Amino acid sequence: MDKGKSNEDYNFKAVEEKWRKFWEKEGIYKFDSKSRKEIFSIDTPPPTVSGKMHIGHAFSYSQQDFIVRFKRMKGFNVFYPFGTDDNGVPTERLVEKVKKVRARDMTREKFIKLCMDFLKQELPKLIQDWKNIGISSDFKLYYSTISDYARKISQWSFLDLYKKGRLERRDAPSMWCPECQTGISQVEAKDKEEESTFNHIVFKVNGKDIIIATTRPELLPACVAVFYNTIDENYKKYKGKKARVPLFNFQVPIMEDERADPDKGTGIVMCCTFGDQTDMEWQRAYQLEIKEAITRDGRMTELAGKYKGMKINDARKAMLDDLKKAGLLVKQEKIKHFVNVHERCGTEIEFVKSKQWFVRYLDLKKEMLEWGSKLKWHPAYMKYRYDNWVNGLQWDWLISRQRYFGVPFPIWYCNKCHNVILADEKELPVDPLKDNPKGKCGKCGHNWFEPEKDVLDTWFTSSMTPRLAIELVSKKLQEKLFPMDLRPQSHDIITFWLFNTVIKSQLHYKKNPFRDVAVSGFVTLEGEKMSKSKGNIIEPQVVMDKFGADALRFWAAGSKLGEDINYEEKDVVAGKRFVIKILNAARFVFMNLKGKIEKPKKLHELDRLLLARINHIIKEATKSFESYEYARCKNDAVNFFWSIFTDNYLELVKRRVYSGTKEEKESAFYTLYHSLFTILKLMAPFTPFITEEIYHKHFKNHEKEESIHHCSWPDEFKIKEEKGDEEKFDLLLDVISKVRHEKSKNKKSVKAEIILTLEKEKINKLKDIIQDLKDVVNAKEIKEGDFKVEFV
RNA sequence: GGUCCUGUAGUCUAAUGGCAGAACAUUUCCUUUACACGGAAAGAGCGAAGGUUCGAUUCCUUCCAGGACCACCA
Repeated sequence: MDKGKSNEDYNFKAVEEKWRKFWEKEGIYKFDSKSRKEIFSIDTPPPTVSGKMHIGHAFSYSQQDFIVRFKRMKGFNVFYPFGTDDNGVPTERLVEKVKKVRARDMTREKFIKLCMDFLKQELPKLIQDWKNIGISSDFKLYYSTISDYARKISQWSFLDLYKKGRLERRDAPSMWCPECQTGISQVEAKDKEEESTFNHIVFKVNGKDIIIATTRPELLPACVAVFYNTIDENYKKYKGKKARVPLFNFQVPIMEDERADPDKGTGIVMCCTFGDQTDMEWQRAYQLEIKEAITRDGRMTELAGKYKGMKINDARKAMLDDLKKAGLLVKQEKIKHFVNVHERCGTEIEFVKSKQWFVRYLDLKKEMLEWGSKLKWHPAYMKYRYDNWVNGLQWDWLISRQRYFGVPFPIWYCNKCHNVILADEKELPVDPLKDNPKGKCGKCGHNWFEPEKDVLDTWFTSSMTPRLAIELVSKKLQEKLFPMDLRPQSHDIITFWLFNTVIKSQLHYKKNPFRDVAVSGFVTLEGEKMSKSKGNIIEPQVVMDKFGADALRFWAAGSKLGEDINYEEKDVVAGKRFVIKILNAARFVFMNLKGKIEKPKKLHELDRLLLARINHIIKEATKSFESYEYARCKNDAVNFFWSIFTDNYLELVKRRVYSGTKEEKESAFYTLYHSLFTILKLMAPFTPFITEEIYHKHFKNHEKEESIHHCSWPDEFKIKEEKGDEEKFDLLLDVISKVRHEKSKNKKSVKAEIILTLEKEKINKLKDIIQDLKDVVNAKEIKEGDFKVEFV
């Protein structure tokens, strides 16, 4: 074979494309519903349709795919479906951005159609990204969370929870995003540090001034009381008196409460309806008046008088101006503080009174903790995130969204008695805006209904993924698939997806939805989390284009489960180097290896030592993989391949391969074939393309499986192992290394012929492989004595 | 403020109660019949202080530095 030809030899794009097509056409990853093999089921995360696949996806999906491929080779009938989470606010926002429209400016129907058309066009492209990185899902087991199929299951979930008494419609203040114009749940609220101003404003008490500091002067018209801390002596004298609110000239009571912080601002605080959570607590505790100053689209109400209709920020400015003019603004401090924003759009959250549906679950905290502790967490400490979240829960789950593109509520309200009319389970899915309930109101007999216009929170549907997945197969099989074996996901959505899925499953079925949880980390760049706003994004498509999917996956296997990884191109380059190296190693092996491979009557000692070493690797790698520590398996396999198999064994075996006796060759061929095959199998979960390529090129003639990915995970070789094997092999490698060192020091080629002097004891130990040593270091002879290398 | 994770060569990582192993970068060498997108070799490292121990990078405590999640946010 020509030298240096490898450059052009491996066209990874063509090769990867070829095997992708082959896998799809032959259904290599098809779930076999008739198989008797034990099932291993995965609750695959359905990617949110909010753009293209990003590097974090490539990272975490690769990691779950390693596990899946391992299990498949271990003989499990793998159930690995694929879904897309394509309803709700994320998709709406994407469509709004791409199509440059706003949902509220068009009819509901038109917007929904726009979303649907968009998905039809974009989804195949999106899913292709997952196929491109070699995800071994059965893509025929597919669900979309906006499909009728998913609507049906999601609506069923609603009905079931309703019947179980877990659903409530409340007319109460709740978190509201003025930008998206919808209620949101606690989990969607995020911190954001913003610059603001602490404004010291004068309130009058019987003509005297008291100064109140606030960041939100625009809420003055909604002021309902003023509080100071119970222990604060400075303000005690005002107890029971009334304070006059500036600009608006009405009076509010002055009260004491321990929730007021004497060290903050001036130690006295105004309480406005729905300014923040404490305000709401005070409202409830003291039955304060409710004054709504802000509308649902973030403007001032008529309460604000001349400021009515202004946007929050404009009203703030205008009122501060007026206060200043009136001499009622005595001080302004610039501060940085954290505000709650909507995680999808970054807009500051308001509290707005509105009718919303809730899943009532705050009473179940104890049970939630118990459910969480019954899961097997990998790594174990990820459970703390779940516990921490449960302990901090303060709101029931707000599930109604005043949006369009989602699963509709399967309910109507009686126009006369306001009774809730549930859809018939058999009729699901329903769209109450188009469909009518069967029959009359069960309570008053009226037959005039008002549909619920809201849609369900997207997590309400995605928390049903185990159901969405298993209902794709026959009823009979479903029992075997639930609870599922594994939930793989990244740690940032433990509080979203994982938590909600557990809750739903427990409420519906009184069972955890899965047994194991494998949590992956995320990708950083120069130590920082990647994000579009920071602009430090690496696109996996670009990386794959440059280095191939195998290389990208190789990189993804470099971090242990749960650990974040810093993206560095050199690690992907290492992956590509591995691909080329193993391709060349295979070429060497099969260049010489002809005819049938048979087990030799007697295994050459060196070969036996190599296989013993492989046995060790197999044992360790399997153990690692069983506990989802794929990174260890990959490390062990690669290290063995590179530093033992190619750097040493291939060199050691050359003489026998080129010019050995029949027996010597027989043993060498057998060992070469099977050790390479083992490496191939160990690496197949990580680099599925190149291993498939080599399998088909060289092994397929000898083996019966149609794909490397159907081959069984390697078992240890049945050879006689002895106690000193490891030590003996290491000694051999050590001597070789020492000789190479001498050659390098003397600026000689590794092939330079030498006379080697070696301690008697070592020569004795290496007795039966001394010829191999002689061959590999090109020693004319080996003498007894202190270690020495002489050049001839 | 609460909870958790992480500090290992210039960079990025791995393992481990007793020689800390790779990769990239640096330097030197080798045109060798699988591979120059290669091979051989060199230098270089356990955040700080205590404690447990015959022995600590590893276990414990404190501190320092990063990061994440949660809460607060007048």
